[in-house]
Amino acid sequence: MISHAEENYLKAIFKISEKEVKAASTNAIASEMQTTAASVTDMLKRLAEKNLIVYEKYRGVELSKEGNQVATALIRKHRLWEVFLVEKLGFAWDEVHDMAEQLEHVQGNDLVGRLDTFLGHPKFDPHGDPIPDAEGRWAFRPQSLLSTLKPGDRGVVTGVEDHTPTFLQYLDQLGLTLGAGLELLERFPYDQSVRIRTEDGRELTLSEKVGQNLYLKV
Amino acid sequence: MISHAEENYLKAIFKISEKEVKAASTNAIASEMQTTAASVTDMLKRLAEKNLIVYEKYRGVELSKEGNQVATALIRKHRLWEVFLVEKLGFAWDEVHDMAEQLEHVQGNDLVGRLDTFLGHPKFDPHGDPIPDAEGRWAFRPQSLLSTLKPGDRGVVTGVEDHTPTFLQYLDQLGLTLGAGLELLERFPYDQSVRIRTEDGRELTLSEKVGQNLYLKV
DNA sequence: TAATATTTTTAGATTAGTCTAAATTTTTAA
DNA sequence: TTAAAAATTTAGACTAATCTAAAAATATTA
Repeated sequence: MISHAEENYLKAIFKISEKEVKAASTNAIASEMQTTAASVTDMLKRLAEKNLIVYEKYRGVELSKEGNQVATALIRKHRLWEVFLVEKLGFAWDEVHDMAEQLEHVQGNDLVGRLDTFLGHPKFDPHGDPIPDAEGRWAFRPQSLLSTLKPGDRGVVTGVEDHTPTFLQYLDQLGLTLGAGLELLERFPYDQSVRIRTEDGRELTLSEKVGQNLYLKV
Repeated sequence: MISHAEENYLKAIFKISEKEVKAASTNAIASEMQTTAASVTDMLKRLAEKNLIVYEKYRGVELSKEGNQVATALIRKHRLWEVFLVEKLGFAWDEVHDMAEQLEHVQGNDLVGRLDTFLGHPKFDPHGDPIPDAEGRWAFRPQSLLSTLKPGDRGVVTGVEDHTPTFLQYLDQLGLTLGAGLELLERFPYDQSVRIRTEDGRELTLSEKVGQNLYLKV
């Protein structure tokens, strides 16, 4: 039996391992989980005991094969529930994270499978993040950060790096939601801000920070 | 903040209070919650501390106004999620209880309201139990146990008293699901079993036990 | 109404998950 | 390459929720 707390740690380790090449450190996990290093060490012992992670004192951790499966299944559930909340219940993309965080822990015989079918087997969640299939396979979609585009490049918004409500609401305000098209007009070397034209003809200036958190298919 | 465990106790007390006139006893709660009397006493102290129940040592408990609201909201959520699981995800009525038991604890700004709207404001759940509205008002539907019908009476199945999967699956097998019509042909005084005719013309013999667990609108 | 049975509460322990503070190990850099 | 800094672990404690066994209160009945 894997507790909710244990599941959340596995997901945190998965997230860190996605970005870092090396094993996930105690501090990185503590920061991701908003807790203390001491609590993390305690939990790592439990997870290692259950063979969900490979843990060597002072050396950080990696997910075991089984731990990886648990984390992947959780992310699958989380993202499917997000699709449900947005597509079926009409929530905005900045409102669904906390609810999905709870819904992902609900257990039931084939609940995920039926939810997936009900939603039409979506491949991406409302933020553009890929949803692994029942076998844990990830869909791939080539995309680039806005900050890597050159003047003249056109693209369609496909995802975000920053998932905070503030950023998502700002994008809503700018009309830069998933599927929105744009053309990069000019990049200002002084602060790396960019000028873009939206598909409905508006011209906008976006900061470097926005550029580093918005993904596009070019 | 009310914990999941506390919520479950409030629901248990609500259930008992529905049937009993007197205050809910420690033992009755222990039995409903599948735990020990000692654990119940501990929890009753916590709930009384939070003013969710009115508790006098050795005298049993009743829900306070606030406790009643919490319990009613929980039952509303539980039953709405059951409708979702059956109507939208295609689960059978005997499969949804445990999942709804988890889903009812999910918190979210207007999650219940949106779910209710999405489902079309259902008044009854898949077992025929009423779903309180957002203000905690209960729909009333006049119904009688099969065991109270007389020969010649006709009725439509509207609910069950026993919610166990075995009983629900047995009813499926007999074709006596919600909405099924029947006529009581004869009652055998020896064991209070009854002979009925279904709307599609089949004749069935049902035990006293079935009679005491099946509700009909006559 | 007094003895017995039943119910309820208390006492003391346990577990998961968390914390702070202290000790230890690893890393960094003078 | 050793001293200081940073990261990690250990030690000890806390809380919520649970348990068993014993004590106390209430209910039953002879």
